[in-house]
Amino acid sequence: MSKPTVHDIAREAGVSLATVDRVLNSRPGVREKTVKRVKDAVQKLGYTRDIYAANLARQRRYEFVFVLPRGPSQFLVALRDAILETAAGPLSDRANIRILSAPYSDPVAVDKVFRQIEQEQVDGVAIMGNETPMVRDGIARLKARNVVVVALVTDQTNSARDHFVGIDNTAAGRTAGVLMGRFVGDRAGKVAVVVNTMQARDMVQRRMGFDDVMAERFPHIQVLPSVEGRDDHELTARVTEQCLRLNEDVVGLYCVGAGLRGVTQVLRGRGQAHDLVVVGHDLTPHARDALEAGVVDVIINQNAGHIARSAMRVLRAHCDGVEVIASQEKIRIEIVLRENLT
Amino acid sequence: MSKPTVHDIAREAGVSLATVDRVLNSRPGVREKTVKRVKDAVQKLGYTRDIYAANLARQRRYEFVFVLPRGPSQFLVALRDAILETAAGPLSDRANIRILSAPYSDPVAVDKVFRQIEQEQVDGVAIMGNETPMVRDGIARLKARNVVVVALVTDQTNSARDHFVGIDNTAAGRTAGVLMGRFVGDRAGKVAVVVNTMQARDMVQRRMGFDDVMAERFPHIQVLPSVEGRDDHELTARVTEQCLRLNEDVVGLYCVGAGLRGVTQVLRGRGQAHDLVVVGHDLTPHARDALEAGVVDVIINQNAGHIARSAMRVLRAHCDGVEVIASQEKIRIEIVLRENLT
DNA sequence: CTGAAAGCGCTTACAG
DNA sequence: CTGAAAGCGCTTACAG
Repeated sequence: MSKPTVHDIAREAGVSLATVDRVLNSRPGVREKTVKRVKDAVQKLGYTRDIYAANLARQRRYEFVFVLPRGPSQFLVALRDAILETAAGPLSDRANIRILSAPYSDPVAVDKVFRQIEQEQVDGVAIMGNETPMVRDGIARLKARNVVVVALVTDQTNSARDHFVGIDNTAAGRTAGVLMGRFVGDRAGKVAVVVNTMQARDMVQRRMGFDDVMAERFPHIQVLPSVEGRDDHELTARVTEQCLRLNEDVVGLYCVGAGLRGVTQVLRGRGQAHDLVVVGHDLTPHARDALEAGVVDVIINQNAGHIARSAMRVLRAHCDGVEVIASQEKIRIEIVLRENLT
Repeated sequence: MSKPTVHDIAREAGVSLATVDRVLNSRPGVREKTVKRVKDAVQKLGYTRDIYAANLARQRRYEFVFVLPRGPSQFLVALRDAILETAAGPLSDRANIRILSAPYSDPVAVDKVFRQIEQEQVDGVAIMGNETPMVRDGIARLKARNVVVVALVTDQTNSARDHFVGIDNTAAGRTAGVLMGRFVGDRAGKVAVVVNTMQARDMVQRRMGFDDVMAERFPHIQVLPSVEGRDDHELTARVTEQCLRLNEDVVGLYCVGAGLRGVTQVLRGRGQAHDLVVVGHDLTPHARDALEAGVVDVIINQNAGHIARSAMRVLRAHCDGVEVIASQEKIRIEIVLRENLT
């Protein structure tokens, strides 16, 4: 027996297709008695609606815009690729997806992007960017125009965004801390911390989670103040080098954000790879190489593919006024060693 | 401008819808000149086909059967739930999904299930079960009837299955080994190994991966012979207890498969939780509790949701004669600590 | 408050 | 080798 359709419901309930449709979509203007007849028929025949046929008839289209920082980070490249891949797949059914970029720390450019989006007929916006007043205000203006807004990778805490798609960065920092502590073992010593910038909320949260765990559980290890690489290989390499030179009993290095390239360059140069425990974030091609070469021990990853797909599902759900399945949209903190690199 | 449709292509190429359809689906019986005209139009207008509308018109339905072992394992419960959830979602569009069960180690029952499937009009079968001649022959008969067959969780290596959906269990064992070795640190001692049965290929592979890494990288730790719990809490608890009693300098315990409940029961009883490094598999509710309580240190997980969704995509792709995206269908080996439990 | 008819973007017999 | 028409399971004006 094949699946029942609206026709079967109409026949069973003795009404027309239009009425069935009204009831199914809980539109007004149907007598209660009729509503009940239709609902009973649905129940009896075990009807479930073909959502794709419905969308087809409805000619619903979604306009989604992703706003990403422009920058040298390989994670951004991966995220961009993941968005494009998702845009080509079934999750983007009836959706038009564009990616707009603005330099990371140029508030004027960010504002320009927001102004541009406001001119257009857009249903949803996913934004990754530092938490600035410009962004907060831009989000507020979009919300005023009923646009769905989700924050990507790093949250916009004090804004009116509808949803955050990304990992819990404090927990990610704690995870890094536990692995650092356990891998270092009983050796006393110092851990160097390299970060791109302490302006970004996600970096600060990771660092705090890391520090908490180290202080609580591994008090014999001293965590050094962060040095900043500012998304610049040369600078990152220089400050890393310096930090390792000034502190002779360093047993580990935590690379909190982008900048692993500069760090590994120094480590490879020193041949230190084997007596320093190195923990970093984001499984970029460079991180992969470093894991395989044994220069880095652990990578804490946020899966760009999951982030892109989750953003797509959440944008759509909010546009349709449908509940999101929270458990499915939770972005996991992945731990990657050489052994489970796949 | 809205997306071009078959109508636009037909107009642009000066042919009928039927001809456009023939070319789009590379059906025979169209002059080469006409084919080119249509293809040019597709190119020019940037046409992409609406796959859901196509399926709707085609009235294609898929009949899929999942064959699972019946057993007390919580992982099986999770897998079953994940399959049901996937069956309710968009991935199951136009697919009818059933789950059939057969006791793990009852070849006659397994054979009966296969015979039943053969009677029906089924498009695809996903099977999780021990590698036995019964299963191998059953798969061969299904393949003879052109049914798509994928192996789930544990591979059917010498069968004609079309695809394997699951983790690399050797790599999973290696991952367990590295974490065991690094968490134990410099302490010399023994590691106990508890397994449900050594009859299952995945258990053997994990154990081999584990042993390899331990021998290579942590020679100061001695890995004890496996004790078998046979999917029975009582027995598992008993053999675990015994193993720990007979070997006084045990520093770690590796629980290779189901049976974590029996193991943790013993550990909680002994209050040993804090000086033994415990590594297990599969993030079941019990495993979660044990991680949170600090009784278990690491869980190596295979994500039941990913497995269910991947199986669904792969079954459909093979039915449609479409290439699967290998990178997307790779099931990751997840590492879970208390800190990234989410 | 309810229904008949047309249409969404495709495919499928059937006829020529 | 090619096309006109009907239909997949829905929704949407429009008319009553």
